[in-house]
Amino acid sequence: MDKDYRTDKENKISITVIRRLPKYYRYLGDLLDKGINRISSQELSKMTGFTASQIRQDLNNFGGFGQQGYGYNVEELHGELGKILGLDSVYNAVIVGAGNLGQAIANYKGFEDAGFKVLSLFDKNPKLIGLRIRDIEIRDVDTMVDFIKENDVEIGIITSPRESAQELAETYIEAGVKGIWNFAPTDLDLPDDMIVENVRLNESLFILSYFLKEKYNR
Amino acid sequence: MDKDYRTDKENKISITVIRRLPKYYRYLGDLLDKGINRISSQELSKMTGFTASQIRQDLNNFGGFGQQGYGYNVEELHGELGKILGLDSVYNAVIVGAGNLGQAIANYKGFEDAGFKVLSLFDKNPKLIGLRIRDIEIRDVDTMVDFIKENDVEIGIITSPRESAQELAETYIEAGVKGIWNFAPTDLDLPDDMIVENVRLNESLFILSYFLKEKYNR
DNA sequence: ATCATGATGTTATAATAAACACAAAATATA
DNA sequence: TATATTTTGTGTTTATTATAACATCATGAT
Ligand SMILES: NC(=O)c1ccc[n+]([C@@H]2O[C@H](COP(=O)([O-])OP(=O)(O)OC[C@H]3O[C@@H](n4cnc5c(N)ncnc54)[C@H](O)[C@@H]3O)[C@@H](O)[C@H]2O)c1
Ligand SMILES: NC(=O)c1ccc[n+]([C@@H]2O[C@H](COP(=O)([O-])OP(=O)(O)OC[C@H]3O[C@@H](n4cnc5c(N)ncnc54)[C@H](O)[C@@H]3O)[C@@H](O)[C@H]2O)c1
Repeated sequence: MDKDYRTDKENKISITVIRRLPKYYRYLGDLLDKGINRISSQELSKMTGFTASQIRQDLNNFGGFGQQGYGYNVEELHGELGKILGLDSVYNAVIVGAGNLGQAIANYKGFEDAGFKVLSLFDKNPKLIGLRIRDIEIRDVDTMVDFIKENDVEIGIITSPRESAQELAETYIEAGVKGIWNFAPTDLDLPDDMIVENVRLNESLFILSYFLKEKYNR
Repeated sequence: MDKDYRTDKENKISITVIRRLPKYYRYLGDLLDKGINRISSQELSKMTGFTASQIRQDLNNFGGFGQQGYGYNVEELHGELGKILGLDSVYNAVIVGAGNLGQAIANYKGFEDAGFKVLSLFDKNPKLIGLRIRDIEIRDVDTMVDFIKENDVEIGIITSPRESAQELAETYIEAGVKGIWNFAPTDLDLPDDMIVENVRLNESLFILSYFLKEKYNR
């Protein structure tokens, strides 16, 4: 019997593949900017450092975007990857914790350009409430659930201290957020099907430190 | 013949293992705070989500820290992991690009607590030069090389726009920095033996977006 | 002191991911 | 139009990573 039946699980594309996609997307964007509209896996390999074979295999998880003897059309592939990454639609987001990092993210125009619109910041510090970062208002965290429900907010960003992160994540879920982008250095304990992406700045710095120690401090 | 001869390369611990170490370290720190001083790989497994087998295997890359029939001494293991990660010594760092992210990092006390001391920020914008974030001064980027040489700066942090990141990385190397922590969304083209750790905020958000699309937007 | 238990360190096995290799198909060329 | 060249898509092989198994030994109860 042929393997014509696949469960969802078997079908799932591995996270290692998915984490390479944004890099492909970035390089294709660069090529697009340069007006280059044809690229081979071999050339992409030189640019990205991945093997040509791996690039082809990765892309073929999502469909045959290339043409034998020709390569890939940059604009088309860029567009397809954008769709795969969900960058073809606009997401509403909010940030809880309007401190250093929360304000930095709110101030960053790059996310808006990519379709992620920060509608509001939330904080519990009365001194911050009412202030604006660009045109984004900082509101009382007590009004957050209502705001999320009223404004179709899909992404909740956590830039609060570690101690309040779990509670705020649960608040996000209660409010109906679909995904959480967490900057607090803790593992959120949430339903398995909840989409959470963690940013681990401390761990990243520790990795750098590990290699410094390994190289210089033996 | 026994495999008693190993090249450096064979000896090297894989990056997948290394990236788990900070998480172990964090959980052990939490246990320490709670006054728990004994832990088994099984209990660590429950906490971290990694299998007990993997935890034991990971740790044994660096030495036999546990005791059969007992488990691991939390304080000892935490200390050992700290040493492995280079957190037992203090590193001097500087930041180039005193914008949103650069200032946020400079303001963050957590890094100092972990032994990473930000000595200065650098920028090319005259309006920023002379300002202070906490007690950290923003200086003219033209004075950066001298400052690094005079102050034993080992870590260079890049929070400048993408366009200037490559040039600034080269400046860091010229000045003698040992490792670069890069927040600009580009791949730095540097000597192979240079230690670089990238923080890819855009890519992280795109991954979140991917899973949102996969789950809701089929 | 003895012995059952618990938990490590380490080897063996399984699963996953990456690299290789090449037929097939399209392109470019003459 | 015929043909040499290019380059994909994909089956196969190899390498890497994770899990399971287990022999060994310290612990703690009796
Ligand atoms: N800034 C960095 O460079 C950095 C680096 C690594 C990790 N982090 C992590 O990112 C998170 C944010 O860091 P930061 O430097 O922006 O901190 P910050 O202290 O500047 O900001 C935290 C904000 O959260 C608010 N807050 C606290 N509890 C709240 C609650 N229950 N509801 C709503 N708001 C609340 C505070 O009022 C404050 O404004 C922290 O978890 C920190 O550990 C930051
Ligand atoms: N802020 C975010 O949330 C965020 C998210 C994703 C990526 N990033 C990346 O992080 C980097 C910093 O982002 P940001 O929001 O802090 O930007 P920003 O514009 O607030 O700050 C950049 C700073 O770099 C300075 N600068 C520019 N060229 C310089 C040079 N040659 N020498 C010295 N200083 C120079 C500018 O004067 C400015 O102060 C960017 O590469 C950005 O793409 C930021």
